[in-house]
Amino acid sequence: MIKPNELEPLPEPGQGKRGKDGYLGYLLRQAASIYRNRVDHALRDLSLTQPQFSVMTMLNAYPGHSSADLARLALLTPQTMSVIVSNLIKQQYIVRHAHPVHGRIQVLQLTESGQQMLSTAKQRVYAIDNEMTRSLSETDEAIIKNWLSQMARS
Amino acid sequence: MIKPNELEPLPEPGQGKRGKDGYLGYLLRQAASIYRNRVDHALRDLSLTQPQFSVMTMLNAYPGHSSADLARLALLTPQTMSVIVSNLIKQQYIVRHAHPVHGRIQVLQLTESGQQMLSTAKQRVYAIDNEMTRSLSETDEAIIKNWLSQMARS
DNA sequence: CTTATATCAGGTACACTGATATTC
DNA sequence: CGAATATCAGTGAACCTGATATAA
Repeated sequence: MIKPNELEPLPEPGQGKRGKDGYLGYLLRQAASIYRNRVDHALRDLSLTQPQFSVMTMLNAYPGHSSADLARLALLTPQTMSVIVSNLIKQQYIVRHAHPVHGRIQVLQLTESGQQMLSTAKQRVYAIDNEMTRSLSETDEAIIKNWLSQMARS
Repeated sequence: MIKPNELEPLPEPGQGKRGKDGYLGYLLRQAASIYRNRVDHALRDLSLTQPQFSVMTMLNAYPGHSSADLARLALLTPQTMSVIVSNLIKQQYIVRHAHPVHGRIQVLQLTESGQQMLSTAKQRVYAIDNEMTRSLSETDEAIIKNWLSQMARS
């Protein structure tokens, strides 16, 4: 029986030290997975998943965009985004409207209850975020943010 | 129609500046999602998923452990890990053996072809990792690694 | 005709809960 | 008995590919 702490950061014992490469991706995956676990857990009783929260956040920041727009933003296929959007519509957190000019595009918007839900969810998620940065100095945080957003842009 | 670069890091325009909190988690999610996308794409023609790769990596570093052990390590339920393990057994990348002492535990091990597959997959994943760190100085990389592993430990 | 949007159909891996049998 | 392991069953969100209809 293994307790998690017994073998954490997984330095790959039998393979010789690998100082730089490979290691950072593993850590990123691990950290993101733990972050995701916490977010999922914090949103569970709201019946909100992390991708749903993410879509609502995007829609709040950039209202009036379509499912295809969101798919591009999140680097997902239109079909996948369509499922997430459908689930949000089912929960009545967002609504579809016909595009004023373009006859085919369905423009999305947060509903009243969607905004309330997002606000509640944000409080919990931001609490987790704050916990994450608590031990960081200003400069270190800037370095990390810089690196992460550089990755996100590429 | 939106091109991704038009509205990237998502500074949440209508809400006032939020300098520290909330932002880092969003970036972490975004970066991890992009990293995951790349890894998935790199492994797709190997018919290997990222969780499967992760489990094989764990098993390679710490051979002879059980599905329950891996579940604890990856912070997943035993049932979830059981599914991932089953899929790997179906592909004949790992095998089950009875525990020498404990009659109930099924000890897991990479097969020959599992090791070959892992080796191939690692090359691709590590190439992505190297790409990620290319722009970083030694000290910045250390800061980031430090932060990530601190998160993974907590 | 080509491109973009939306959506239907089908499939799979992954994640959960709940229940059960077995073993220590 | 309780605790840990494994596994059955069912559910659901999320991802994919492929095909189709419609609008610019």
